[in-house]
Amino acid sequence: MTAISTPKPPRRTTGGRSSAEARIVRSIREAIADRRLPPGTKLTEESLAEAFGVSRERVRKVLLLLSQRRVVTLIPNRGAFVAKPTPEEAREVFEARRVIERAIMDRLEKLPRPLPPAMLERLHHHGALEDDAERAADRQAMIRLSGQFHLLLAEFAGNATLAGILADLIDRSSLAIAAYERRTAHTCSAEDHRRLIAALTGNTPGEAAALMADHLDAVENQLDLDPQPEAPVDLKAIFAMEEAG
Amino acid sequence: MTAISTPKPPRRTTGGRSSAEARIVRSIREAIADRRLPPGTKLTEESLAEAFGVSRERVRKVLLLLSQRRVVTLIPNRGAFVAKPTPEEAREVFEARRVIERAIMDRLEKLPRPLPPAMLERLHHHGALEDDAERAADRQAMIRLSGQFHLLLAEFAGNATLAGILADLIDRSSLAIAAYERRTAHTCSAEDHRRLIAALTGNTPGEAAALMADHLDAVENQLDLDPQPEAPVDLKAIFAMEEAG
DNA sequence: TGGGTAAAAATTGTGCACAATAATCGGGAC
DNA sequence: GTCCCGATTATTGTGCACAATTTTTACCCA
Repeated sequence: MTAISTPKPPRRTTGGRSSAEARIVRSIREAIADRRLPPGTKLTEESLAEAFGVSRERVRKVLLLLSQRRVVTLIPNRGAFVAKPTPEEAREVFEARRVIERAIMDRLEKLPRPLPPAMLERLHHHGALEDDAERAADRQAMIRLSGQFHLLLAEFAGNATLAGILADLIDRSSLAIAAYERRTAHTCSAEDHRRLIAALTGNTPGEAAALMADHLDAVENQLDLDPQPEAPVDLKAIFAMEEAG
Repeated sequence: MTAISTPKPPRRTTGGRSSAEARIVRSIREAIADRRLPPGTKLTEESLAEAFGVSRERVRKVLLLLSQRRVVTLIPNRGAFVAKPTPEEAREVFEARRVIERAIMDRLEKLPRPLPPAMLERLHHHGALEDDAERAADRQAMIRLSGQFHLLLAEFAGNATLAGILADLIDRSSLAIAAYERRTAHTCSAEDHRRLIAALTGNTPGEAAALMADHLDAVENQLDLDPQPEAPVDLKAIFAMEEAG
């Protein structure tokens, strides 16, 4: 008899994952968030295995996990690549973020004032870190801190499920930004975050939520999500004038 | 040199997954959604491998994927179990659904009226199916159709990312319902869905969104999410009166 | 020189065997 | 009879070898 049975319910231990894979997943996610791994980068199993000092099987598992988060694209028999969201997907991701972060801000604004000291302390500490990074013009740190700021707010909102969903969306935002960021100078989000912190610590209903909406719009508007050329360009046409000239 | 390089960008083919695993994942998800697999059920690799006629490796991969969707719990060296959300997680899932489906309803209400015929047709067709299932008292079909209804609306809203997130949340809702549903008779959601369809096809701003909010509240309120006993009961105390009697 | 084909190399995919761990069974002591 | 402990069985985890596929290289011919 091979039927699926239920001999005993699982004891609810830590839902934790073994540390080895988790470490690698985190490491790659951070590298992607920091844009050290740009979209389209080939992730060869063997290379990763050596880089992390683990077996190839381990790496395969990690890549499968990352592909579920849409942060890595798995192409059968071709391998794993850092995902490059389409413009449409990028728009969807930002819309999803607006939806979820709007809800997070609503929850935060409903918290009794003043906010708990621990929360205030962490907010201001984070603000200080962002200021430091801005002064030092440490672009990498600023990117990393920017993502962490949004996750911090999600954590304060007290819904781990929403926070988890947002974490994935933030990673994908990073990829979208890396793929479609305009070359032009872009307003740094540190200022937006400062205003958000001020609005949250104060008590002006609706302001924080509005600021967050504007902030996300601003980030998305810094991208060039117009229909890419993508289609093979007609080289002949492009160089025709040179020949003719 | 083992550095990670980018020899060629991946040609954007179908992001599709091989069919074998996808089929099994779908099959198990459906079984869970239909409550044929109740929370806590042990999913032995060997049994599943035989059931689906594939190798155990294939099954392991599938279980890993399902665990990422929080629909299966993987306990190291103990195996895979159909997930049983905690009451807190259940609440979080429903809150996340409220957030996302609220956004979906907002989008749907912004669509120009009348709605496209194809959309209307599918809505009414689905309504008919739910009616049939209700008349036939086919509980399994009703459960399945109920989930599909919400996914249908998500699809109409035109954001595949949000729809994908919602799909996962619906699966987890199913698990929450299976785990915490009250024994008492519960109002069937078919009526709620009928009203939703009516509100969507009509043009009464805000009504559909409000109905959806009420609907999700109603479903969650049918659950008993109070602090479970869970802690080992004191059997001695429980049976003391019998002994004394 | 350029294109096309075939061999070679590199990379991914998969089954298998065995190790590691946990669950079960059975026996002995009290 | 029951509790505890060791042996047996069952189940999961992992490395390895090889198959399948793709990519690169080499070569020939027009």
